[in-house]
Amino acid sequence: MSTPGRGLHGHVLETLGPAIAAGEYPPGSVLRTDELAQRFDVSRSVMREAVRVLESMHLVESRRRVGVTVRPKAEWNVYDPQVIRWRLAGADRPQQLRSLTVLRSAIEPVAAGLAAKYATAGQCAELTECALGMVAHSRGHQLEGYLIHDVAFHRVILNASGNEMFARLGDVVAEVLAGRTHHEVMFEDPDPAAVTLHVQVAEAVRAGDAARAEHLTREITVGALQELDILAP
Amino acid sequence: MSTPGRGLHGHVLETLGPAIAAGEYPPGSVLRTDELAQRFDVSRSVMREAVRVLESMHLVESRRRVGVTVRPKAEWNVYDPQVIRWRLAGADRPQQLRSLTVLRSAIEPVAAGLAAKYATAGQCAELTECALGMVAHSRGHQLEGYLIHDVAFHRVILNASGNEMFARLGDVVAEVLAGRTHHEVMFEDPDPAAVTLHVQVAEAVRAGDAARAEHLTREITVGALQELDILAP
DNA sequence: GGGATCAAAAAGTCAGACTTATTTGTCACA
DNA sequence: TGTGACAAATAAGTCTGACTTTTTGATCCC
Repeated sequence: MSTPGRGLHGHVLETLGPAIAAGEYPPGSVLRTDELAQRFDVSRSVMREAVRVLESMHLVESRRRVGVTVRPKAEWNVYDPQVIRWRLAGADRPQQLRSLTVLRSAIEPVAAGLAAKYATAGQCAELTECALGMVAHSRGHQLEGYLIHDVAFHRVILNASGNEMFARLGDVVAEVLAGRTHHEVMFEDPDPAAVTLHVQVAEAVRAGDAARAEHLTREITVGALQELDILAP
Repeated sequence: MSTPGRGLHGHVLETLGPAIAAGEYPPGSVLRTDELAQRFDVSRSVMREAVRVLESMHLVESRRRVGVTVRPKAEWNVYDPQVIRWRLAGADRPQQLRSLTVLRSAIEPVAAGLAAKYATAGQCAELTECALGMVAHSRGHQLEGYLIHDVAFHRVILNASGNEMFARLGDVVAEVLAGRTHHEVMFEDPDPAAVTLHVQVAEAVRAGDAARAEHLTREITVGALQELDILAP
């Protein structure tokens, strides 16, 4: 799924990144490059490259005579896919999942509306295929098969929106949906109403009915919010 | 505004990054670390650090025996603030501005709805203050003063939403609004209707009327879309 | 023609010496 | 006593050169 840490530098990142993302080093903590290099048993050049990457994600700040200081979470590049993965892998998982679900609830309806305008015939066909796949796997504990088609469905919508920034959220949505199936409680078959909504969205997009596609998708995302007990007064 | 390239490594990035983001090196182009180091007159270590950062942004991919290859735009980390700045600074500016405006149209209404629920008294006061500032600078070619309050207004909304990912879009929105005032055609005073809408949003948030805040903000963003001739069949 | 083998190329890694900026502490002077 | 300048310590920043490893592509043999 994610890029396996290529090279020593990548290995260091995959250890240090999640640790910082999980809040193991409180904001303001100071690390020293030399000490880290020793701890990970790599040369300073390798460690410096890793620090540079963490710095580009705004997780840390490197200053002369001071060291490498951890930045407060509010300054992190929280849209960096790697940061998202690291946070999902650690103690910050619940909050990250909530943030992402709220983000989905904003993006996906608009994306569906745009998809209704701009989707190609091929994309409409894909969408219908995905929806049918979801229906086919919606009963009898075929959760994995259902997930695959669910992810594909939302990916097609985001891509068909024609907006490059929406399209890049495909991986994030995939991660959220996979998380819901794998980590969270998900013993029962998916909600039949949700399945129906997906079929209807596919149909609305095919028909070019932007308002209807947007509205139906909003209902889907409201369901996702309710699953996490977001909403309420 | 942005971080001025600290160190040699930062200087290299500020030259190479924009060049790649502007599409000067077509996808698949191969660069060699040693050659780049010579070109920028820095050591290989410095160049390697720069390449690592570009790689973490998914702008390039470094492979042994091959070199540093430029990735297709569809794979870039388009939410990285630095990438956004680089794209806004170059030939990709129009498309980047459109993408961001569409993104705003999805995010901000939802953020405003959440702000109506979660904004503190202080944030409501700030919001009203910003709206009044916009009114005060809405006539007589006080574009700079208007911009400052406009940016502040949208920042408060995003922060008050309580969603960390929305909050991080403050800088992006600021960049879009500033671009509209400085680069695009903006000789006349702002649309009075837009000013009124901002005041009404502030009032709706203060009153805790989420649906109204969301709807009014949607009208604002529709206006932004129309300015760029987005919409239409 | 196809598969194994070998050589070249470029990134990856390391070690060590040196430079530079920044902080902190000290000391003299007002 | 407070304040300013100056000096020392510290950790990042930079450079260089040698070496390793992976991958590719060409060659050679069957």
